[in-house]
This record gives sequence, structure tokens and C-alpha cells, in this order.
Amino acid sequence: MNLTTAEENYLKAIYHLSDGGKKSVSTNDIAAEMKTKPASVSDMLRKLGDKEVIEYRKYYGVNITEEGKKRALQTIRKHRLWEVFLVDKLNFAWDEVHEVAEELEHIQSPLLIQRLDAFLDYPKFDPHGDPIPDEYGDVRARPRIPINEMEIDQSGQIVAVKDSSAAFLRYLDKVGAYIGARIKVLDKVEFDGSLEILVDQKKSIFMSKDVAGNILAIQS
Amino acid sequence: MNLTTAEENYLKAIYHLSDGGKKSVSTNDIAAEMKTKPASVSDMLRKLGDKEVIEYRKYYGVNITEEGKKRALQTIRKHRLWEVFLVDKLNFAWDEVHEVAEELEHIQSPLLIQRLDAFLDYPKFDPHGDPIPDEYGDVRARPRIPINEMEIDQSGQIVAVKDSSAAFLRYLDKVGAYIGARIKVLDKVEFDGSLEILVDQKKSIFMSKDVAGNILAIQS
DNA sequence: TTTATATTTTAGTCATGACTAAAAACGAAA
DNA sequence: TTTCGTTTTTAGTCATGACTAAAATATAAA
Repeated sequence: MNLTTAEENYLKAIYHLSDGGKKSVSTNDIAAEMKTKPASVSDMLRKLGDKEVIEYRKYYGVNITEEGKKRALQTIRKHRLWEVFLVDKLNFAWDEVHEVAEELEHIQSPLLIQRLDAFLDYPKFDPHGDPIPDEYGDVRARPRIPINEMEIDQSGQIVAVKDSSAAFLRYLDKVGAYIGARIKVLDKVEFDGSLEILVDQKKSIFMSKDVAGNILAIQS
Repeated sequence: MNLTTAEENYLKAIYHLSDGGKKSVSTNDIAAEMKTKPASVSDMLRKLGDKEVIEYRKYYGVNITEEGKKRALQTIRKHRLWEVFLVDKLNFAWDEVHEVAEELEHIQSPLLIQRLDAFLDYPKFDPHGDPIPDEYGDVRARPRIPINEMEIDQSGQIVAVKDSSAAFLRYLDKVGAYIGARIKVLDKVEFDGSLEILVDQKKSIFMSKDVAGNILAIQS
């Protein structure tokens, strides 16, 4: 049973909202995520239920089925492979890729994805550091650690922040430590745990242990 | 004014059927090309007329406008760039690319096409030897010549046949001289104009001047 | 010039995926 | 357990792009 583009997008949203199928998800939450109205979501849930990619009991939210999980992971795989292509091959910036990948992920051709995967040399993570599921839907997550836990000389990439207050993001922006930045730990001060970090191979910045503890990175 | 995917496909068909805007095109011909019914075509022509990409007079066929030509050429450009990508980078075979390119051509992102063009090193022709319009819609056609007019040691690629009868195509298939084959002229017999041709760098075949005159190639 | 035939358009229907307004069901508090 | 507010579903509508059947127009033949 094939899914339309709209159905694929709903399924992906349900997958994410359910935390990979672990929780059930409400109609209202899906509507918010998809930027549509709850009434439209109800219609779609009936269709997805008919296609057996979700388990749908009226008034009680939805659970994604095993088949649904597999489908969602395929879409996520395609999305992330295209992101790698856009950044690595076409020199897109880290934050320019999402919308285009959102379109590319719906191209229907298993051969295309197989070849693209090979062409990109079987990447395991996308430019945001998120893992790329393999063709069977298996995912190897890469641990994200606060950068104060990294060793001296260890390189990595900033992928998330714990504290996402405007003030903290403004601070990060100011020192140039944006999400996606490649970093290297130059020095750690034993006394107070503060760090010296090299950002994008050019700019060296200092930060306290507190700040560093709020910045998550993947190691490379 | 944006065009939907369906509208883009109709416009492209009209562009091709009208021989690049030189002739007017009938509803029936469009229906045949698009594999739909004439009634559906009528509906679409009204829409394309409203968007001023065609000039539509009921019962009298359509002419493509300058704006329409520009739009069609943009779509053709995208299609052919993706074909180059699929063949050159992802190792698709010459005859596997059309359907996938048919989907990829509708991705909406001028930046993507600009970057893809650069990544492919600004190709001027697609894998079928068809010219790729530039971003302003300008096209530099490459001459197609009957292979009996090629010189000895000249290489090229078969791109079309004049006689497309089943019998002739069967003959071509039998000797391995399919559309898309890379060829090289090994010898030309002065006496009767017959040729010896190397196909895909491995198979050598003989053909009469008559046969050769019906096979069109681009030189490389 | 009238008629016959082929082409094209209109009218009405269907599926998809959105919407609004109204009804129904749930769940928590009284 | 009844009520009240929130969530969710249903009913009815719209746009897109397809379809069939019927009507309208054009064109070629008599």
C-alpha cells in the first residue's frame, strides 16, 4: 500500500511526536505540528488507520504500528541523506537544507536512494548530527555530551543546547558558537572547569563550565 | 504566478508538441501526450490560459506565450540537469533516468538548481545529447548527423533514428546499436559507402550506407 | 449549402486534502 | 452522578485534477 506525500508527512510527524513510537499522540498535537486544524487531522487519521500504519481509536489518540514505524524511518532516512548531499556536495549551509530536503524526501525511487547513499559514502549522520537509519530502519544514535565533558584536543560539532532561552542563544550567537559549529577543545582549566574552544578552525573562545554544560556536541 | 506540478507537466508537453512554440497544438494531441482524456485537457487549458502561459481560443487549439516558453524551458532545464546528475554521479544507465528526473524536475528551489549546475560543471547537454537551456532559457542545439556522414575515427553517441519502424528498431536491437550507444567509426568503404562501427568500445558491426543514413548521432 | 463526422467543451461526479461550524464524547470537578 | 469545559469527530464546503456522458462547434464531403 503506497502513501501519498501528505500521508508520509503526517506519519513522520506522528513518529516524531510519539518519540519513535513509544507514546501515543493526540489529534491536537498533530494539528499543531502540521499547522492544520484538528478536523483535518481526524480525516487523515482515518486514512492512515485504514492503511494500517497507525492504530486509531476515535477520541483516544493514535499509536504508530510496526509497519508505520518502518515507513516513517524510510522517509527520515531519505530526508537526512538528501541533507548530507546538499551540504557536502552542493555547499548548502547547515540551516538552508531543511525545506529543500522536505521536498526531495518524497521522490519515489528505491534505486535513487541506494545510489545516493553509495555516492555519499554511506554516511551515518546528517549535517545536524542526527543519525541516518539504514535501509532496514535501524538507527545507531551517536551520544551527545555537554562539551565540558570532552577531552582536550577532542573535536566535535555543536548539535543542541539544554538551555534554549533567548538570552543564552543570544550569548552563543555573540561568541560565534552557533548550532552546527565545528569545535575543538584547546584547553580545560582544572581550577574552575572553564574551557578554551576553537570554533570553525579559526576563532578561539573562552567559556565557563556552566555555559559549556549547556552546550551539547557530538564527537568526531 | 506559480504553477502546480500538473500545470508544469502540461506546459512542458505543449512546448514539445508545438515544436518550441512554433506551431499551435490541439486538445486531442495534448490528451494523447499526457495520457488523459480531452475533457481533462480542456479544464487545464482554461487554467493555463488564466495564468497567461498559453493563448487559448476555444475550439482552436493553443499557442504558448513568451512567458509560457520561459517557464517550460526552466522545467526542461531542471529535468536535464537532474538527468546528468543521475548518469554522471549516481551511475544510472542512460534509459533509467527519465522517470526519476520527471519527479525531481518539480522541486522548487532556484538555489538548488544553481548549485547543482555548478556541481555538474555547467553541462551543456544531457545524457541523451539534448541541449540544456541556461537560466535565461537560451539553448545551444548540437547538430545531429546521420552516422554515414561521420569521419573515420570520429566518436559519438546514437541519439535518434529517422526510420522508427518496428522492423528497423528490431534490426538495431539485434546488432546492438541501440539509442544511447557510444559509437566510433572504424572504417568507411569508398565503393558502396558502407561502414564499420565500434559499439560501446567492444562490439564491431557492419552496416550499409542506407542503414547508417537512418541513424542520427551527436559527435563528441 | 446542407449534412455528416470528428473534435472540443460543458455538465456532473469522484478522490484528495484542506477548511468552518456544529455535534459528540471524554474527563475532571462539584 | 451530574455538569462543564476541552478535545475530537462529523457534516458540509471548496479547490485541484481526474473521469464519463452529453452537448456544442468546426470542418470536410455530398
